[in-house]
Amino acid sequence: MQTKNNQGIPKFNFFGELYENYQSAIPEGIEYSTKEYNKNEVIARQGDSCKGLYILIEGSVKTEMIAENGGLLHIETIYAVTPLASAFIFATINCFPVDVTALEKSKILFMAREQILKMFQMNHELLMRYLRYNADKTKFLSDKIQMLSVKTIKAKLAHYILGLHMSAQQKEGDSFIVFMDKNQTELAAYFGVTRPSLARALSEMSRDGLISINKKAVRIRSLKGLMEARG
Amino acid sequence: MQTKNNQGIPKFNFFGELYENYQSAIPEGIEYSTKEYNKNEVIARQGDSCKGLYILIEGSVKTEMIAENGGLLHIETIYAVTPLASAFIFATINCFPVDVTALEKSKILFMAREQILKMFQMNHELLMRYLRYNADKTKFLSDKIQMLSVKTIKAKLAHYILGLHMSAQQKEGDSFIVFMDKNQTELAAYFGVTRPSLARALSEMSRDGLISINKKAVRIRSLKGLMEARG
DNA sequence: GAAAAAGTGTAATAATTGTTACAGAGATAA
DNA sequence: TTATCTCTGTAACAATTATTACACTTTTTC
Repeated sequence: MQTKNNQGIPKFNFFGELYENYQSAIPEGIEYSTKEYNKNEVIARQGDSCKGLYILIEGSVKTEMIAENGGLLHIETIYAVTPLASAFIFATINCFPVDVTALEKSKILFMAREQILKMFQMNHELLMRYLRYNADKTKFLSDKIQMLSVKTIKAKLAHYILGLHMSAQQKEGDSFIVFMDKNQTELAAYFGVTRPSLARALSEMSRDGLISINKKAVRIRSLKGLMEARG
Repeated sequence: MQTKNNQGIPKFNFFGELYENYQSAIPEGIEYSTKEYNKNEVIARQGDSCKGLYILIEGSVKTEMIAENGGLLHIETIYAVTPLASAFIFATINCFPVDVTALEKSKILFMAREQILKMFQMNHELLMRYLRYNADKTKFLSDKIQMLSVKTIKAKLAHYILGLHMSAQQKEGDSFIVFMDKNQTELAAYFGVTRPSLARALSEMSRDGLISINKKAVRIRSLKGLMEARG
């Protein structure tokens, strides 16, 4: 998530807008603080109340929480620059769901909830961006749940392929071609299944005349069959 | 979700605050419109752009989308009063994910995105409530993903029981007792598994000395074993 | 181009879960 | 209390997926 500018200096991504640094991203009159943590130092403990926005601006941390990128339960590494637990700032029960520990010398920016609200009042563009940022994340989580809720691998594949078919397809003869945006290994991880199981499901759907596969190109041989395979 | 007041007239739940009706909930100077739909009339089609807030204020609708209550993929019925697709108003790609159809004579309140922003500027308390509402929903979805991401039923159970153990437990002799907040049928639905499979997992964990079960009371016989069973 | 790394196809076996069915326990209502 | 309904425990069998292993292809790197 670390974006670099021409000079190789990390830019600061503040809810979708890039700035040279965090100082220039934050409007005049808004109070915030930064704090440095050494390696293995605990930044937040599970259950600690989360009274504002925490942004990791330097270094990397280890965490078990749902990451900003929608990553799952297992222990996870988050690199600068990324907000931590931004979803929980305004929640009714706003505490860190797990421990957060510095993996190296790291720097955290903190802004209290009242200051965030003040900032939103001063800068409506920023409020818009925050709303969009959170909305996009909710959508990401919803999509993930849809995917995880579908039981069988073939049904997941049918959903996924039909989803691609909706957004963009290419006619060839009497059938359609769609292009997968992930390779099999990535797709297996996205589905939460093992790679061999995914490969087997693909080859069986191919054998059963639903699709044909050529690298990342999938030819839909039976739209009807795919729709039935959704479950 | 239909809340009634003393007179039995539905109250209007506007992002967590109750009002006698929708008119009194919306500040002066904010434009909105309402529209009635007859039974089986299509309210929104999959892919329709979602340019604002839609609130179902009377009647019921059928939908396949991720419902506001976090419900899953399958076709779903939503009753008044509930916002529709409120997560998507401010998303980058803001269109209805599926079809929405009236199940009976229903009434929808519509407010354009600009009016919502104007309303947030006029009433910061309302903005706070909206932020909290969305944050809570994100947390709900995150929790759901955690649950769905855990692979085996026993691991789900271990997570669930240890979660209960964290929030409230009761010492009895040399072991702990926690109380499940759902019965087996509900728990099976929450986990997305079948009820007999859940019962089998419970009885095997009981047989293996991890827990003992007496109705909704679970005695933790091996905290270590449970932690290992999390996966 | 050669070597290394990453990705793919496939198979046998084990583990897990779903399906279906039935009996009994417990709660609820008439 | 009796009838009814919901919840629970259990079992046999089917279906699905994980695990592990290996050969092969494609891409990347030097």
